[in-house]
Amino acid sequence: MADPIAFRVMNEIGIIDQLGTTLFERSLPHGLTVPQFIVLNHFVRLGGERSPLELADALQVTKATMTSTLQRLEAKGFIAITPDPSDGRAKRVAMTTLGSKARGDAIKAIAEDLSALETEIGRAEFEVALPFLLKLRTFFDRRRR
Amino acid sequence: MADPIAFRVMNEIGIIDQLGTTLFERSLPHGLTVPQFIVLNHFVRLGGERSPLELADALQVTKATMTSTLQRLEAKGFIAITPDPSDGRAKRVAMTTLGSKARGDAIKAIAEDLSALETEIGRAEFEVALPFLLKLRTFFDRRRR
DNA sequence: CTTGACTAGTACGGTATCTAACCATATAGT
DNA sequence: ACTATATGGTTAGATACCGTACTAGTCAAG
Repeated sequence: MADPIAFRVMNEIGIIDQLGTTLFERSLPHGLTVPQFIVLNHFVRLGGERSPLELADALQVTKATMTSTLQRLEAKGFIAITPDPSDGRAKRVAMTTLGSKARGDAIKAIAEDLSALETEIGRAEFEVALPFLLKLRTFFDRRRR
Repeated sequence: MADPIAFRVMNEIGIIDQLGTTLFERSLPHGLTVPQFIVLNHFVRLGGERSPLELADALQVTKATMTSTLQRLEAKGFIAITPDPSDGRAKRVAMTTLGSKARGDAIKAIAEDLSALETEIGRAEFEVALPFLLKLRTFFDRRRR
């Protein structure tokens, strides 16, 4: 008996994530990992400062996971973490100039991979798929508790 | 400047994989993880015996990763690993009766999640998305080297 | 045969991820 | 004000994953 369609889709998504992450990670400079790059990219796109918790929510990982990723980025000098003056529990995270540069390098490095992807699969197919993926993400996000 | 469409798609795929894996793992019985379940499921669907390397290739992970997952499944008594009589380097992996039962329990446990998914998103959408995902997977698989 | 290259599997080090447990600070209810 | 609860963040313990390096067994070229 074949697996149900939803199962097969989830299976493919898992494999694609795995293979894609590995491929991108090989291209990334400065020893950046994909999650680390995504944090830097988030700062470039939205600017300003964020708390670790805000980042965790935006990037859909737990705050514990974010702690770990931020520590590694800070060790590389790509972000600066300071105490939040208005809340003794909280912290503020900002990207450094070095981090901004690293993100720029990373973008250049993965640009070929991404354009190869778009060329081979076809931009239109991505456009069609995206709304479906957003629906899927929303489903899981609601059940995340 | 917005992220390119291929990047956004890969990003969503990563998040969906993350959230979906976590959700399914909460439902799985016997302390099974998703990768462990996938191995058991593979045996049920295709039967017989497999070498660790065959499993690694079929499930798109490295053989080192497969070693680890198989060791955990063996510790739970869900698979049996024996030396390959015709090749001193190789091993044969087979599912045990206990493993088959565990897989059955797991199928029941995640059935609700899967049917909720199909109901909410719509079966047709999955059917449409699957070919796209297979193309994507093929792309990354070819570049895996 | 013997040697050199390849193949199957394992071990290790590192990152990411989760859950659960834990501080420290903040806030609300009485 | 005090106390109970909630919130931001870290730590610890698991599993999964990769890449690299290693062992052991196979096989082909000479």
